Amino acid sequence: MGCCSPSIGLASLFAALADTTRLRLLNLMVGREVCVCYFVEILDQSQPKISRHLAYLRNAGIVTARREGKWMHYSICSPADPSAASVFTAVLASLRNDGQMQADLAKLDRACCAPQKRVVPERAPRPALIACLPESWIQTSARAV
Amino acid sequence: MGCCSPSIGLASLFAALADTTRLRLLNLMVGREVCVCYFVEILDQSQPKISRHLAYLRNAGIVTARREGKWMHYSICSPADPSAASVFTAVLASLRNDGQMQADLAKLDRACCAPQKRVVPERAPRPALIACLPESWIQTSARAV
DNA sequence: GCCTCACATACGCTTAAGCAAATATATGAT
DNA sequence: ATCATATATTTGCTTAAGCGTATGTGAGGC
Repeated sequence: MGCCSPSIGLASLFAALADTTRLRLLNLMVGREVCVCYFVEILDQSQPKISRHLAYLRNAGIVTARREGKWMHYSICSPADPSAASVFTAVLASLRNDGQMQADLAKLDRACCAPQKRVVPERAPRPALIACLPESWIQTSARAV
Repeated sequence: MGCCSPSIGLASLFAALADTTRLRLLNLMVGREVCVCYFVEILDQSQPKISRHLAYLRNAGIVTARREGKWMHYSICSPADPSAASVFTAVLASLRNDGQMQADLAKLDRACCAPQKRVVPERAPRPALIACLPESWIQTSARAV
């Protein structure tokens, strides 16, 4: 451990978590990669607002972004600080206790797992699970709608 | 107030935790009640600053204060929201991983557990261990007593 | 090339946090 | 009542967060 004490890592982690919008975004990303357009639809908030909060999370080092054509996919990455990482895991697990969070997840499943709509608007590939599989998600997410 | 969703409870908990000074205060209170004068001495920061941060923690509902004569003793009380409470417990446990936090605890033990000083300046009673918290905390923090 | 879609960032604003310094309050002693 | 101690709060300031609106950027289609 070098320059920064873990307490600083923890404090800045908590700053990143101290916002309901960001908690909802994180909750949606638990175990999978999610495209920005789904965040906007599910949280029903302006795209710049969603984007700003995602940027905050990215700067805090707890999410990463991956570009795929026009779309950006966000996913969770644990913070570098091990103390922060363990707390972070506990937080993500406890988010599910909230009704709002459960509703958001249900909406996401409906949006991305519903039987294919007949009129297919151009839409980002469905969120891919990122459980333990190495890179099978590339195939899943590369399948256009 | 109406029943707030746990996500709100969590977000405001994290706001309360998003400051290194407050984390240090909480760390010192794990398993025991601590007088303000010890906080000022150990953190070596101004009394108004300490007092303001304690007020913040009190308003956030994670510490309580007890008056004893001229002195005020602060101690941890878990937040009402059960999700917040479980996360809070995890946070308090992980604080000990930090060297600064360990040093603070060592200072507190030295300040309040040292053999009585010959000249006894008027000083608040020594921090008392608290029984209403999970025993694991008390055991770990009380070992040096 | 131009145009559109998906997303990011800049601007202007309001609100709140954090600090130091000064002042107020409460208790106990004389 | 006066004073000293211990703690809390106010004041004035600086900085940063969060929002909506507007604009910039990167990728794909024509």
